[in-house]
Amino acid sequence: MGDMNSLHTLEPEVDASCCVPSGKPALSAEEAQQKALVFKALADPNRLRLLSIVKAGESGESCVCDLTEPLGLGQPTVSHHLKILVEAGLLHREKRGTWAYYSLIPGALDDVAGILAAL
Amino acid sequence: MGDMNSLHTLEPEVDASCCVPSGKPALSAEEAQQKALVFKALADPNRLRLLSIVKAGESGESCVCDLTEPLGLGQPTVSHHLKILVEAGLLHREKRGTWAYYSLIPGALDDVAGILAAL
DNA sequence: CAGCTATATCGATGAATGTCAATCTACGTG
DNA sequence: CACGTAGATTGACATTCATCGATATAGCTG
Repeated sequence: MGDMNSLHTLEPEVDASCCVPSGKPALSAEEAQQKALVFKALADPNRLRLLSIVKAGESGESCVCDLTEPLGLGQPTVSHHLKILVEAGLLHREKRGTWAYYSLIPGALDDVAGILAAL
Repeated sequence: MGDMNSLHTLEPEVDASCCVPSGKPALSAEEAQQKALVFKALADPNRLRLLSIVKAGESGESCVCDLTEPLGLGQPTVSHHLKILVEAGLLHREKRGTWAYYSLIPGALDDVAGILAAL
């Protein structure tokens, strides 16, 4: 699979536009695209429910078989959503035997909150 | 305009599934759909930049004419994005004369962070 | 009132996305 | 090794979405 977490460090691109008295350079196009990835992952009701179920589980992890039923979705669809959440850096995947266990990456949701605060 | 913020209070729908030891009922389908709306609004790079620019402005507000140029988008597209942000409860729109001024709704981004913490 | 300007809305179009059925891979078990 | 099962991948399809050009609305100005 392609890598998703390439962090572009770039200059904030000064703009001398007409009348905005901007004290800060705001987000560049690349920064914005990077940060939008996490919100794209969160922008689906079923993915929010997946995160919620995984988080609510006492063991902190859930296998796919436990996630298809409460969502009312097919297994391939759930696998697809889980993959998106993993690629967004929100979930961790661990294969043990035949089963795949998904767990919340500690601090990941806090990091998203940090993005919002730093907008 | 239609109202967007109808808060559905509903029972969490008990599920006696196989093996998930869930201590909490997690998100219902309706709750998830409701909360996904805000993240949908945030799931676009140009909308993130709009929020960033509006927030960075010293006056706390920006008119559309100031927003089209730094984004490199057409005026109808920017108006469309702004409408989505307003409907998501993130931006406030005030028409003064010919111009429309958009400003961040205080605490709106904190509320989104709260949604994440309460997942 | 006629014209100009800022913004919103409409219609169309191409791209991205969510979902499913079918298939493939990998692991465990008889 | 053959079979069954958990999960991932593929391909297809329908829906949603971002964008633009054209047009409409509203306010200012001569």
